[in-house]
Amino acid sequence: MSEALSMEGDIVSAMTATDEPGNKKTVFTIGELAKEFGVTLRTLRFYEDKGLINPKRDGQNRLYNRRDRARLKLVLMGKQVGFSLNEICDMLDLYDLRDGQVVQLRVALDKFNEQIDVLKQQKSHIEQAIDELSRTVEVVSGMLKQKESAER
Amino acid sequence: MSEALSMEGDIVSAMTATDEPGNKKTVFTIGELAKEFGVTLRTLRFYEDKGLINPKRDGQNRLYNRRDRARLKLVLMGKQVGFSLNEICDMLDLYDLRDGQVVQLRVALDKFNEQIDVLKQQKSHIEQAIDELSRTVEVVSGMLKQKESAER
DNA sequence: CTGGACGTTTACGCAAACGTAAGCTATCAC
DNA sequence: GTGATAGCTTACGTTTGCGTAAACGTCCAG
Repeated sequence: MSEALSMEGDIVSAMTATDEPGNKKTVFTIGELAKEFGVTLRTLRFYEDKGLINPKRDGQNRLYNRRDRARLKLVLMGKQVGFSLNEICDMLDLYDLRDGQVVQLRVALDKFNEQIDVLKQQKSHIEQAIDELSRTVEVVSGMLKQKESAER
Repeated sequence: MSEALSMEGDIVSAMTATDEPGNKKTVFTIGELAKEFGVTLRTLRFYEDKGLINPKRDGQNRLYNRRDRARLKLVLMGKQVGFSLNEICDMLDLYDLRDGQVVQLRVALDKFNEQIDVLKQQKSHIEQAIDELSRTVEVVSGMLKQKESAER
């Protein structure tokens, strides 16, 4: 459907990204961020309502810093691996008590492993469905051939 | 989540089931059907609203015959292989012009193949997610070990 | 001064598949 | 007669992740 244009990063690098104030841009408008990550403004505002991101304001206008941007990245990658926004929200909150503390890492690790299990179950379910449908296709194909040859 | 208790049949056998009036039961109440297939009464009424099943009435009470039962079976199996109720509805309608006609079989065949493609894409997406999460787990595990040994 | 570009808020809509009452009927057992 | 069991209809609620206006503010270019 919608191609994530600049999705070259993985979860870990997004988690461990430090705010080194190099020559990089440090502040973004909503439009810039939206374009960069291939989402709509509505989406970013929605994420804010849900407490996933908390940009500062320039008057009325939202201003996102690198930390907001990193969180957004995590949100989008969390979605990609099947987490709901609520789950992501919980994990981000945890992560926010981040001193790189052991406890949060452990919690995250558990969530990740749980999610892997969920995904594996889904995969297995899908494989069963594919098998069932494939069998059906074979049989129906056979029926069709029969009918066709009988009608001639 | 919910175990389908008597789901031993496949799609083809449900499609080709003939209404041989053997010694089998030919009429069912809503409660019987619900129990047999592990769904709620609400679900059966909902399917009726959506036009998936059309039981006759004994006064107010619904009476399902073997054909209704077969359709229900198809609905539930359609769900299992990932079709939406709307899609199932379309296919059932087609199937209702059933003289075992070639055209409907072909249409069904196409839908099945399309759905197989959809499922394969989903599967691939899930596999990617699993990979990404697995990589993440490995890295985070490593980080944890480091921290732990460092703290001691 | 007029039109874009970019931003804001509030708020209803949607799709899928039912859940969950609320309030009523009918039948059977005891 | 009283409760249990099984059924009925109507209709609002739930969840997720935004889409899609509506109606308005602001600032810059021409």
